[in-house]
Amino acid sequence: MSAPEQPLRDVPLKSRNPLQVLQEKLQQSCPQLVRNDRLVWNEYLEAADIVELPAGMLVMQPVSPCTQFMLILGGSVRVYQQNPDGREVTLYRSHCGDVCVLSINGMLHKRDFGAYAKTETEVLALTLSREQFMQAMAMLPEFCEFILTSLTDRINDMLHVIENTVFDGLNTRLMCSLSRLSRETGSDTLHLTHQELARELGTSREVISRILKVFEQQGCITQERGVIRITL
Amino acid sequence: MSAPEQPLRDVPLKSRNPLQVLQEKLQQSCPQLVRNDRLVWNEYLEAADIVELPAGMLVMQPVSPCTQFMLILGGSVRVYQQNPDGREVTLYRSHCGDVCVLSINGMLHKRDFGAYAKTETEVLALTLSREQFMQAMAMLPEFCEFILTSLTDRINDMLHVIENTVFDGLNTRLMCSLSRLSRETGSDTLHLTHQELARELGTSREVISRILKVFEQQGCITQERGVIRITL
DNA sequence: TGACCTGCGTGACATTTGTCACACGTGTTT
DNA sequence: AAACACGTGTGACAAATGTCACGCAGGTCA
Repeated sequence: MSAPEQPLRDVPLKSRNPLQVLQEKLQQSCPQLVRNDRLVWNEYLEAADIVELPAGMLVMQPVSPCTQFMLILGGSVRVYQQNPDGREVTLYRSHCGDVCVLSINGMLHKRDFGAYAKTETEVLALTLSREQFMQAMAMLPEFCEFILTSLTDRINDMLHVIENTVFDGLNTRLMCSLSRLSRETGSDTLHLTHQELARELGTSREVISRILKVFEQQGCITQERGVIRITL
Repeated sequence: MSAPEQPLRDVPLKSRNPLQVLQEKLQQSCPQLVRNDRLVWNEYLEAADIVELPAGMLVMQPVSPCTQFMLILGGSVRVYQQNPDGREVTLYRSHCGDVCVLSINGMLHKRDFGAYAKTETEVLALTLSREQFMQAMAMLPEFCEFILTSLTDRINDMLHVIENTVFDGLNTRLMCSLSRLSRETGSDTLHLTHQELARELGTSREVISRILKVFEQQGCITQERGVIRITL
């Protein structure tokens, strides 16, 4: 779309340059990526495309042939699974600075990945062709390390999802989800329906309603139609 | 220990050269790694150490500082989680040709990984220092691709573990475990106690006994003390 | 032989979770 | 106003699971 340095005026996602936002984000999580106040890969990645995806778009399906590497610059993507009955579980979310694991999988080999990915908001992403990506891996140890770190971190995340689903009851899992979502959005007021929370955890709406009622009686939350406020 | 070409006579793990076994294994899963009937990285990895670990050794803990890359040549490692009550779930197993994800995590940064790893048999593994590893990543696109593929495959595996624990009941999960273990060992006779299966799935021994009894009545399996034979 | 450990069987029970059926209010559309 | 979609509340019920308290059999060791 445009070279990384340009302000991307026509993008309504953020008021600031999304690459600037990315850089600040990565400076915290991967400080070695920034040198002389610039991302070390800038020189290599000037050819990168930036794409904008609308909200609610199904980005990946188990069979989708994705041939490009993607790095999220802004917005959020929900990665989830579906069983034949149509029930869903959220596996994780990708935000600014996150690598799209499914895109790496698709880029490497056309093996199916047992998950779906859907944009929850408008999403801005940087894309690289397979060749660009492999070149960056070879030429930039920092980039290589960043990718490997992203992947192992993701595995670590999924470990904890498994830990949660195996060892904890639904009330604990729900409370964890609420506080995680609150952290991710930076707000203690969540605009979510019970149905959406059910999809988050892979259970049914009634069960969520039941548990949230208990939380409300315990004073942990307050509820309105479509809104949950964490008060604890 | 020795250069890759040598026969490693003193290793009782396999009668054949473990690197030869590795090569055959990888030729199937990653054919691009083999060129002129040799692993393309041989020339780079001649300096690699080969270590032998005894059975039942706790290789990784959440806090263990691992600074080397490890690739399993033979034997099996079980990666699992533990909750405060001492209950366990198996996350996955690593066999010949598998990369140790925990070692990559440890090599990159000293972030804790929420899992344990224990050798189930004697294990033979190839190790690389961080520098050797990063150099191989930069110089050998095939190696780089192999590592990335290993990581995304592992993520894919864990997806299915989550799918299983969230959507399926214990009887289904148990049956899946039995058939997977049977596949991994290449035998329909499993030398396992009910307690071990309980650790596999993160539940209790009584529950496993109950379900196995049903399987037996249905004619799917037969049981003896410490042995389960799959007859279906 | 007796003590002991390990692996397994089993029944009773509480708890958790999923499911069904239905009711109610709010807001929008026709 | 009537119809409708949506989000939620609720009660009853079945099924799945975890837990406790045993007893039993086989093998080992002193």
